[in-house]
Amino acid sequence: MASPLSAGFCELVFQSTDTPENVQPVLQVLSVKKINAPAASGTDRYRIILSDGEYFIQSMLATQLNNFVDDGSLAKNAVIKLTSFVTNAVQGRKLVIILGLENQSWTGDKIGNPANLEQSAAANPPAAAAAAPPPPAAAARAGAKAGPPGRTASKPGKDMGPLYPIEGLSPYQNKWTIKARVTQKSEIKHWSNQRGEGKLFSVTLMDETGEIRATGFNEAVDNFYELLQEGKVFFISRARINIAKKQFSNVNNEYEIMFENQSEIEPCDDETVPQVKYNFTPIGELGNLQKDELCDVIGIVKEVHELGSVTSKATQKPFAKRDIQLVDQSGQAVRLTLWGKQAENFEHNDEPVIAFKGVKVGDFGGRSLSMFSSATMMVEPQIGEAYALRGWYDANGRSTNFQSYTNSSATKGDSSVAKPSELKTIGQAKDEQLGMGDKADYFSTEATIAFIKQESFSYPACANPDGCNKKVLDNGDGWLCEKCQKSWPNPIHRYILSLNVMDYAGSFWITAFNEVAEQILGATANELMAFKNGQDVEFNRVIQKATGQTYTFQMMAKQDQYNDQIRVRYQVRKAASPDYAAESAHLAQLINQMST
DNA sequence: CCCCCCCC
Repeated sequence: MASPLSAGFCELVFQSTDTPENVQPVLQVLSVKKINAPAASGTDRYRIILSDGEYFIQSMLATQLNNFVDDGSLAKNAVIKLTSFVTNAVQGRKLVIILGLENQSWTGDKIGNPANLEQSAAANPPAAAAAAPPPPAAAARAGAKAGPPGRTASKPGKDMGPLYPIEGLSPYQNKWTIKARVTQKSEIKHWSNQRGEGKLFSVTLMDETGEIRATGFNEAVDNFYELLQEGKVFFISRARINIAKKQFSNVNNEYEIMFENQSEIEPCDDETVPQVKYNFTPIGELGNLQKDELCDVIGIVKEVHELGSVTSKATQKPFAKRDIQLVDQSGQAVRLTLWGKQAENFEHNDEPVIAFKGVKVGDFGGRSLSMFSSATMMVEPQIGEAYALRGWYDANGRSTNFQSYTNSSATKGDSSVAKPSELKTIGQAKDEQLGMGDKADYFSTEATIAFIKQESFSYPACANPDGCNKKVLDNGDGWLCEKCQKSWPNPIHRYILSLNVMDYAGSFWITAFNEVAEQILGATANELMAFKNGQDVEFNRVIQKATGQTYTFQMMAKQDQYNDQIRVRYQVRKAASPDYAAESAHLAQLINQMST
């Protein structure tokens, strides 16, 4: 049987400096391997070995095509047609980056006995320079329709090196050009610290293969800040590529670009470079996201609040701040906070549609949103979601009574119960070092009481009915409160209860103060104190009844110093019965997401 | 070489 594969394709790739054009080769998958370094977003990346029946060659799957792996159509022995791809050279090795493919419904085994082209080439180097056009035979066999390769980006008289896909950039290459759209541009930021001072800006660049952040310092600000316009496409070359510090950005790339004095940036008229892609979360579904997660949101700006200012607790610096309210078809409203210049310059009081990319989810008052430095906003974007939203708002939306996250607790049940998606295991709380920072961290965990400390579970507090609650001392003449300067015949005991709680994988000690401890034990500290002093049976009954109970705990983690040791203290702020129905629904939803 | 993303 004749091979269905495009014999000669691997040789064609190997011998061409640029991506062969007008070729849609049919190739067989020899292996699919998940790479150890996933993209910054956590997206998996796959390396795929492709065979043309004679040779095989390495390829990478553009992450937006991962669904072909997930649904099983890109598996060992599958035969695919590459409908779109680019090639590049990494340290002399050729790599195909797959941008589009069609499965060819092949059900057979491995075709032919393909050899490693790199090894063959090393043993038998081609006589012609790599820049030579491919042999006609190879091109023809690979299915080339017409035309020379030739995709070197150049302007008159200046060679800028081969055109690279963003996904193919790495610190090991220095001669490259990308053609990319600026999807985000920061303000110019000035800094000053012990290492010096200066100014900088950054942009997010995007092409059909991926995105990358680029930063320019000092002179590069003067040279390029005005030139690089948000939304425009540019040729960019002769810049440095560094390892990205991913903790500071949500841009999906291992690397980032640093503009230098000799960097070349040229505007480009080609509008085929893709626009920003959004993955909108409806406002009504923000509750399904974790606090601090980044998301895309589109909404009608229903309210614009006054410009305000806050002083950062961390830096003591003032920040301009403005809240706006967004609504959408879900009937839900959410507050979004703008900062700095974006807050000062926001003047859209005519209920526009705005699309936000990369805004941070907060949990203040249920759910809130905050602009992140790398977040972008597009007023009246020319996209389907915006037209739909506008149509709905003009027809019905304007007269809708929107549910607000901030006062949703009265209508949406007990807000003290954490949403299933927000729960952390005890192990996660420790792994994430919650409470180890300067500020307290808040989280919710579902855990079972394993042990209740029975010594010193309470302290004698001031009996003043105004709720002084300060510790009092028995001076033989009554219990003296130093704050109230009053003596009481008896104190009121208040709990400081230590509980050891555990979930399936871990445990920790937590502290419950009076109200929560009363709820957990079903007795006041005064009652328990009385039991302890007389009827041990009752005391044990209270303790045993509470032990083994499972709660959703709202926790605060905060570090303090104790005997010169820094330690994290976990305090229970609220305890509630777990909402097993909601948790099951959440799990079912996660399962559905996996299988679609 | 920044890297803070804040407040209530």
